[in-house]
Amino acid sequence: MTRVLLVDDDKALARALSINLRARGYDVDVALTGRAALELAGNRTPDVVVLDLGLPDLDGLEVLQGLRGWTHVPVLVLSAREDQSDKVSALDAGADDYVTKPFGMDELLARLRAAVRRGAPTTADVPVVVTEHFIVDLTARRVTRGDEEVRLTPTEWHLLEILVRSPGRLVSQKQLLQEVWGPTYQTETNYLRVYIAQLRRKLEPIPAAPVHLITEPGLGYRFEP
Amino acid sequence: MTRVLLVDDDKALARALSINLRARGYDVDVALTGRAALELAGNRTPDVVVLDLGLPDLDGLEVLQGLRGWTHVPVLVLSAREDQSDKVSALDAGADDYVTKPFGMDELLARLRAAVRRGAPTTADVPVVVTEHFIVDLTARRVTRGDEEVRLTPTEWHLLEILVRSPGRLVSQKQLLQEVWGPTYQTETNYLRVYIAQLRRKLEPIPAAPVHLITEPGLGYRFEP
DNA sequence: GGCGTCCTTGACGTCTTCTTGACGCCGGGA
DNA sequence: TCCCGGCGTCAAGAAGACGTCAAGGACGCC
Repeated sequence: MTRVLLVDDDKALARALSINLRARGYDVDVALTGRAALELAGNRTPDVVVLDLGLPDLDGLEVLQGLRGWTHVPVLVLSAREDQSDKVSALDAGADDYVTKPFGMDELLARLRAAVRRGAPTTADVPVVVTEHFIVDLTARRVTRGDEEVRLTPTEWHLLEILVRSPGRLVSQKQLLQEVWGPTYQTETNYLRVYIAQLRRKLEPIPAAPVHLITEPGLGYRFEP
Repeated sequence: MTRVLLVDDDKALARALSINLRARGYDVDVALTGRAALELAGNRTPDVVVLDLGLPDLDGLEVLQGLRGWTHVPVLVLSAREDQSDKVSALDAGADDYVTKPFGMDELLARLRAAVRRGAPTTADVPVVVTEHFIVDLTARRVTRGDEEVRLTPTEWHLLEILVRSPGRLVSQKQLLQEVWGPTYQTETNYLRVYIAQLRRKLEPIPAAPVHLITEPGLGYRFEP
């Protein structure tokens, strides 16, 4: 589902927009302030941002710059100001589109679709998981530690991938065994111990005191970013 | 230099725009008809297209569809029509932005910059890939090593092309086999071994110790620039 | 028909990876 | 204190993957 971050302090407008968006199958987060917007953008990784420039705490352009510091998520700017100079500065600050209020809902939605469509490739190929000690690039299937690439065997990779895909979440032994080795291996916890140990040897700074690949005794394992 | 394809049958406007664009360092091609636009788009591989919807021969949307059949180049639509439905249909047909005439030159240029900026990553799938030891020209279908041209068989080329198109990324055996030999060959890893070896013999400085065509045992191969 | 190129296929040695069993450590419970 | 289950570690044999070579066949060109 496409996730939209809607940033607007006009509650009536925010409400109308979010209802409209949700009715069309979008997953909508609403931020009423610039700070909330930046925080939500970090936590929820939206696929597109709709940003009203008139905010109570930060200037809209500051929010835009804050976003552009670390993400290329498409940003559609809303504004009541029609001056060319405003449009130019917003677009040059990294906005993908600029719509002046009042706007037609259909047009806004079409522009939103266009922005999402463009964003899809760039947003999609960023399944990169970063930790303090190593980086896992899920699309390139590559793990780097410091400057060096870490070589993983197919089974090691498969196991790591599952853990990394649910960061912070406990993954049960049964689930790991089933996904990597198949449904008939659900009790071979030996395998897990061997391969988790190998991953720790290759990835953890101190394999004996793991900080990223955590054992939950009797239950399973957890990847901690 | 950024190359703009300007499609407009209004000669006065086309002239004014192209002067403005050239003054700002763009390389501008002008097409007065839809057919000319499609042809120029194919020959000149523009970085961005400015498309007026009112054309003598083809409907603007047809031109847009013709482009979208094979390229994701950003398209900025110009139109005198302000109806929401026109905007919606153009945007949903694949346009990246929609500007109604009359428009401010500064705004248009800013929107153009935004479109080019976004397009940059996709245009980055460069037609020429350079490594320390050889050069692959994807459009000319030619590989040079030092000063000499390297002769590749069709299958060798096909395989190399797939790998080179996603530099640094692992490409699975299955995917390679499927793309080069077809879906029924997904398990014939023999073929891969034979042809990768041939490529290495022709391209790697030390075929036995490859640095560009890397094996990921059990998974696939990776091209490293 | 003769020739050359290219693709397919099989065989073999080498190396990596998987599987499996054994052992020691640790904490909780009897 | 002893026992026991769960965990981490290690090592060795089995299994599989890889690189290499070479022969056979299909195809187009002279």
